Amino acid sequence: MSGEATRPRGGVERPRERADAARNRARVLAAAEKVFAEAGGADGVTMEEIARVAGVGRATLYRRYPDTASIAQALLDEHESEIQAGILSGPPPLGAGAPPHERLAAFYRALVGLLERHLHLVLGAETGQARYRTGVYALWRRHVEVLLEQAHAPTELADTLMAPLAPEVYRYQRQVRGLTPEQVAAGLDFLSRRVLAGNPAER
Amino acid sequence: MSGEATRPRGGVERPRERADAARNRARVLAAAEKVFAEAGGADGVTMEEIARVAGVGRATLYRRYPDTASIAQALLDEHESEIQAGILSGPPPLGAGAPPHERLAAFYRALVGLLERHLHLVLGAETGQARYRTGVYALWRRHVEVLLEQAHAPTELADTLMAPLAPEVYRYQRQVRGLTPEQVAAGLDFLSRRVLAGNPAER
DNA sequence: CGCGAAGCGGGCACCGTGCCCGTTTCGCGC
DNA sequence: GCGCGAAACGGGCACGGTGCCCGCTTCGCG
Repeated sequence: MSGEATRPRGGVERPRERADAARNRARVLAAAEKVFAEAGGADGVTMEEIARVAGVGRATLYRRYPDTASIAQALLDEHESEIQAGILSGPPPLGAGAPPHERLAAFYRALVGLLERHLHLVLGAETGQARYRTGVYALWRRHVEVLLEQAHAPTELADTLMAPLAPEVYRYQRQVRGLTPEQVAAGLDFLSRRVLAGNPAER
Repeated sequence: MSGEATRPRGGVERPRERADAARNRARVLAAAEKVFAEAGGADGVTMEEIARVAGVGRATLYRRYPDTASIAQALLDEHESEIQAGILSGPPPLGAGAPPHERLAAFYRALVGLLERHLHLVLGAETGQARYRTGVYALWRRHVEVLLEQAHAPTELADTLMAPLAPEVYRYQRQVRGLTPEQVAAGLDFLSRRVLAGNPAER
């Protein structure tokens, strides 16, 4: 939850957010964080439950969020844009300045960190086919595609290289297979090097 | 539905399937195939809908299948075990006798074929966290793990290499990115060679 | 300090689920 | 063939969640 202020959504002019509205927004997000954490994902999470824990009416939720997935997404936004900033303007190897395979490995490490810390939220944000709808997926995908280009590897692999970051995959590796985050990251590190490193200019 | 006979589930002794039960089983499966195909996945598919199309009561469905996912799974079973048979006792490169990277590529090609032909069913079988529950996932995963061992690559990559075969990933590549099945297979071919081929015994 | 507007939440109708139980149908044994 | 026990069937019901409507409350600008 990291004390984030109300933040009336920067962009075009906006009437201004009323104090009670801001208070409820905070309540809802805090409640959602708690509910998703307890459920360990999206399984038993309903709009009703979140409203009950937040102490607000259901309609108050529906005013801002159409479903539980978009609440989880709102909670993830700040963490995701942190990584996005690191890619665009942070220091290497996540940011520009390192060879492609190191940048990919750094990207994987950052995402494994996000999954480890907020797995329940990422799972909660995946209801339906939501993943490919969020703007951030397209941005990350594009980042990987550029790295593939730079390494002279087929850009068709972009989604393939994104696939291991699906939250259900991470969850399975951690909870069923018993892998540590370090083992997962190490595997992805190996993958990065093998796919992107030392490419003989492909044909 | 490819004239498959009643098949009273081989195994231990079983009372024998009544004629009306067999007839209804066939009706249900035919209806489910149709409904999943029309919905293009699991989205609007309910037990009620399948029962209606099959012309049976809802309770008749619940007798055999707890939810829509397990109906889709039943429809997939024969196709999946075909591939499984090819891995265990078919000719190379899918079966034994080829180098690991060729076997992995052949496995990918077989799965891409399955996804291309029955995507709506694989999507339908994924409701909830069902994928990792089906026996066949564990078998395929183990197959990949053995190939990794043989190539002296880290076995932690097993789930990572399985991840691109998730139906939502395939769907996204086909329908949003506009890739052809051949392009997807070619990408996975590249991946197979890079990860498994010519490993210098690691360390 | 009053008033227009935005925010709020109880309530309701709908849909799908999951199960129970009375009725129908099968097919074995005579 | 024919009756009877057992299995299968399906209509119906209660429950829980959704999504929306509408009267009430609260805010904050002038």
